[in-house]
Amino acid sequence: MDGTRRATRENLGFLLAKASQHWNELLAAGFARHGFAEVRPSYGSVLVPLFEGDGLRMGELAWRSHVSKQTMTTLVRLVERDGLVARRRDPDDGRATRVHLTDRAKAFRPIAEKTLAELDAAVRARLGGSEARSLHGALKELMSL
Amino acid sequence: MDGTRRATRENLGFLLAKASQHWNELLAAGFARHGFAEVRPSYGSVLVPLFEGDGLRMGELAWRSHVSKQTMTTLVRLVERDGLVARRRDPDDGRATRVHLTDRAKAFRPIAEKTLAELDAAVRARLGGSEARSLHGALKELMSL
DNA sequence: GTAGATTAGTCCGATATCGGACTATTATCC
DNA sequence: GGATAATAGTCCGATATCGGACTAATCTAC
Repeated sequence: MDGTRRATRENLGFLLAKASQHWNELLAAGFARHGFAEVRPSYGSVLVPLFEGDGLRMGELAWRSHVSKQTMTTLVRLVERDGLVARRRDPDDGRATRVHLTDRAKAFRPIAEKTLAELDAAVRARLGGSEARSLHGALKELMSL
Repeated sequence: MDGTRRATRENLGFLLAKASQHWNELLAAGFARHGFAEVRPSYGSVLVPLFEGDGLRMGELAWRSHVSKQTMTTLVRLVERDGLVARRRDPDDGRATRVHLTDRAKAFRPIAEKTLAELDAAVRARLGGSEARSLHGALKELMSL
């Protein structure tokens, strides 16, 4: 029967994975087009919280972006390698590290917002505002399964 | 403004990534509950095509599952390690490798279908059939951006 | 004020995925 | 039938992510 085949071959899991991949490719291409080819989509987990408050700690960044501390360690290393942040030891707590934006990252901020807005506009152009909102809602519902 | 904040912090990309992650966790938990804890969600890329035609080649598997040949090489190694497939050299083409299901994999097939059906049912119970179909459609639309 | 608990961050190893470069084999074409 | 092209698969290194175990520093309670 077709039902079973569709359940395995056009699986919701498959669609979610591919859509996520595709989104990230579009985002990276957008950043590159605007002169920030070194910025990977995942860097958002570091940069976005810092745009709202520079100098946060590793653990705080991980918590705000809903990733593990291990992931944040790896990620900050890459973002630092690419010159967008710098780490400094916290003077008040010898265990902690504070992460600071560089000028390059500050220059990137409007580009990030613009690229995101462009992508959102493209999605709305394709799906329509109502279906786009309903997609949003459906994804959040899935998370509570 | 709130619009910008939502665009960056409750990003569609973020939701897609997290929903995909969550789906895979649910799937792995389901397999484990039914006695196949060793089966990872990604193994579907190997097993599903083989359920429809055992003994396919690496490249054919990669093509059918829309992953790269490199990914398939890695994946088949893991699936073989876990005892679900065996590789044999193709007698008609010395470059090619054919992948065959083991008895354990054949025993897993109905479990896979059952678990997938359970998950689909849970999604429909949460979203309703119409919103579930529209989610499906919206994700496919995204892929053509 | 020191012993024990907690916290911050990293190291290690695993899964999952890709692009580029490579090797081995087969096919093609004069 | 031998040079060249194409194909099958793997190796290497990269990104992205996690859990468990570890180290170093701080806090807590006596």
